[in-house]
Amino acid sequence: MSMAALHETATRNDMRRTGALRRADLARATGCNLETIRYYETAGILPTPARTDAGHRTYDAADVKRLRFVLRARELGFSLEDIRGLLGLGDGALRSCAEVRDKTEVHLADVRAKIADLQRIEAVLSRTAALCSGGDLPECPVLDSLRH
Amino acid sequence: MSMAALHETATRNDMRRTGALRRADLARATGCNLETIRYYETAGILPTPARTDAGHRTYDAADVKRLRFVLRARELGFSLEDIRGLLGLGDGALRSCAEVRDKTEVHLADVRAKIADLQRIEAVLSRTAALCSGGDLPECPVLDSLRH
DNA sequence: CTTGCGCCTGTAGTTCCTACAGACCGTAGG
DNA sequence: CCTACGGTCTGTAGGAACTACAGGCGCAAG
Repeated sequence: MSMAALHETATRNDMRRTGALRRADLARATGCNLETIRYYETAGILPTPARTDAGHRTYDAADVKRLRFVLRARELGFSLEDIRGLLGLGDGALRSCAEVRDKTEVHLADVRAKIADLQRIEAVLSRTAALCSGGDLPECPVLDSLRH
Repeated sequence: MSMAALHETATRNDMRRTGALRRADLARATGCNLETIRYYETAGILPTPARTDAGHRTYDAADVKRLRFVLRARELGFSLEDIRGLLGLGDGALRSCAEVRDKTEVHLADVRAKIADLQRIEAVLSRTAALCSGGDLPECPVLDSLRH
């Protein structure tokens, strides 16, 4: 981190010249909520960004990729804890390729279990939907089956 | 609801005689956390239960089924709002079979989208896991691809 | 030079739980 | 009959993962 300080004089100029992104740019590029970016920084999901002289955070294309990955993983039900593990950001970071593969395989098992659950639900929903007459009456096989 | 009051004299006796379940019984039967049951009651997910003279909540087999359904739906990422909709508990409850079918089909689309997302992630995870050498070195194709 | 936009910080609110504290109750043991 | 203890009750606080807002600063254009 202190090594990065060598580059900080480069951020003194207006960042638009250097192609750096502001927080709002990163938000737009990823579809992430503006505030969530700051939250992810405090949560250790995104690295502490370089700042302009004015104290504004600056990001680059690598941050865009990383954040996209995070958002996708979140949508699919991974916790921030999980994601920290996957990104190897924690202080007790991953060391060997074998460790990473093991972690990945645990997640893989989670994902497959979720897919299986969803497919069961899909079957139930489509079956019950198919039973519906589509009539205007309050009688309905779906409700009946849920309520009893 | 006031109709149910006709039956309340029946709950005056010890519920064990009537086969009714206590809150802890319902929790055990469904795997639900004890406190969550009370939370679901205030959240309008579970109906207001009958009480014994001592004020203890009583449940039956229908409550077990309903709660199991709720828990399964939660695991699969449906919000309580969604579930309220599916159960038709809201004050502006579902009226016709056609409405129910429409709601069901919206959920079905959600489920299918989630399955598709998970399958994409599954592919990514299994592909990257397969690239791992399993060696003890900190070099790893998974981390490399995530970090850049 | 002043208006306004974007960024900064800290903090409060939302959803969905989960856990605790303090009181009450009712059954089993002595 | 009385006590002990396990289970229930209520209200409330805490946690995860955001999301939104308020008050302030700074830059850049009109």
